[in-house]
Amino acid sequence: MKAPERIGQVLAHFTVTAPERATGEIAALLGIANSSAHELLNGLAQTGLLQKQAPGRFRLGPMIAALAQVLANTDGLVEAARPIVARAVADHGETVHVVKLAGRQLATLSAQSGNRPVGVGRNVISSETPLWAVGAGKLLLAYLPTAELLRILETLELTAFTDATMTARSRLRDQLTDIRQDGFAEAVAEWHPDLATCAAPVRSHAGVCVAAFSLAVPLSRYALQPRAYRAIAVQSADRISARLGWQDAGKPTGQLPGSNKKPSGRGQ
Amino acid sequence: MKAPERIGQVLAHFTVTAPERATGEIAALLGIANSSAHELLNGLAQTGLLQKQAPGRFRLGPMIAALAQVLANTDGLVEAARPIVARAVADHGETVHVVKLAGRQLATLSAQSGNRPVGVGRNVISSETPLWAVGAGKLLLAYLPTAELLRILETLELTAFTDATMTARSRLRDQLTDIRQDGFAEAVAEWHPDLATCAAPVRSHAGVCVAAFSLAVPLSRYALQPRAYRAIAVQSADRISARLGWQDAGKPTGQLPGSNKKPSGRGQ
DNA sequence: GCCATGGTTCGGTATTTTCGAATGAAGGTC
DNA sequence: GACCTTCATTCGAAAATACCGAACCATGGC
Repeated sequence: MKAPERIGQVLAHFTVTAPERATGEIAALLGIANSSAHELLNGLAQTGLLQKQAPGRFRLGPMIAALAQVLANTDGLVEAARPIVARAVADHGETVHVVKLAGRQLATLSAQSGNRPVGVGRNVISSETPLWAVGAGKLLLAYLPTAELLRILETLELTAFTDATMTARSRLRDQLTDIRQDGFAEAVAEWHPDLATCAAPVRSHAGVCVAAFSLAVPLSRYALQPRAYRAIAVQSADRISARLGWQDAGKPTGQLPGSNKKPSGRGQ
Repeated sequence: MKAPERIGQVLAHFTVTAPERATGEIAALLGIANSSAHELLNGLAQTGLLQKQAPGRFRLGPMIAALAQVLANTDGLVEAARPIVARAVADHGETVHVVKLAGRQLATLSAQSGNRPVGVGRNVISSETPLWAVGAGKLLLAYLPTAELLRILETLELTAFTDATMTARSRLRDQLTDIRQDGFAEAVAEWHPDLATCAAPVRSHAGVCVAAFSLAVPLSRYALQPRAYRAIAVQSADRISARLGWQDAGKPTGQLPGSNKKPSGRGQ
């Protein structure tokens, strides 16, 4: 296996639920020898990508934070998303994420918890989140190039988490097609029974989907007005897209007088 | 050269001033063949540590952001620093950083620009900042284990940036000793002629210095009341240390009645 | 239409990684 | 307090890889 891929695998195993890992643990997770893991981890600790807490115990290191600062200051998407995310949380109080796809995992670019007493934690959407069980995951899959989508779809083990979880590969494919046409995805109680998530595509200046704007809402509130949350997601995503230089071909934001075209012009 | 080190080198070359790099550029910077750089960069892009903008053009990738989220949620230091940084900026309006040492470079864990019309940009302190020319760098060096400090000192090329820059190795060593005893470092016009920086140590529950709290102030303001800025830095750093569980041996925060010990108990 | 620049591909060589076993340290149990 | 277990670390041989240079190809400029 190639070095960058191996290192990516190692880093990906440091998560919110398991922020500290031991040498043997990583060795077992990657299926390599203890001694190999030892060399890898200590090497990464020396560069600062990890830091050694104690002999054999590692956490993500300071270089991650430093690189993230660079990314936040230079990535147009992160920069464009920040104020829109803040505004959405302020206006509606629900938990908001802007996520991309990194390989076959979700990667959070920006996240903010809602301010309601009962709300969704910021960590529901993370690299451990199953793609097929949340709106953002399905949306990002839907906008993938077909060849890549098929490759990923084949390798996903469609585990069920609730009764509503999508486990049939063919049905999921059909749903992804719809999602791409609608420019909107939702997952109601497909991961956790009391959680609803929905997402809309963020588009670059060239019109390709580069990220998803995601809303995570307790089912009790989502069920009351699903259309409203849909509107919020689509509108916020569009606002970020606009900041990236995207010009909607169909209908910019509000209802254009005289334009009675259906909003189908959203697809790429 | 070992793989993690090589990858660290590659990532370190993505900075705020050069966020996008080309294959040949990286090859030249690392002194390796174009084809080697090609394989490295594309490998990193596949894992998500980098992303490919166009053939041969790379930027930091979504996985960096995802890992940073994990770090922010799980690293006690980052979490403890956040509110103190925000408070310091709100109270005094100057630019604040919390930084660590990653190898021989500074790594920003948390940063916030001041809100004054004339102030210091957030990017003065970055991985490109020379350690010996800013307070935070000198402070972190001062608290290093002696053996490691000597190794690093030897390899630093003490370039001069202003008249005040410390270029004599022996004088720098002496100053580092003082810094460690004082628990405070400053660098006045040693990096940029109109910039003053100062820093104080953040200590873990075990009392070891794990980061620096840094203030970056325009020289015009710093010169008016250097003692005040020193107090702010030390106090803020101590507040973060307290949140990490550190108990000051000497005098906790204010003046303890009956305790007329000099505050020399601050050292490790 | 030609040329130049720079990314990408490809095979041979050498360095690195990798593994298993042995060593050493730390923590728990009796 | 001594034993045992667990797990990181060290070490040397086998295998896999990163690395290089040369050829190829796409792009943009002249």
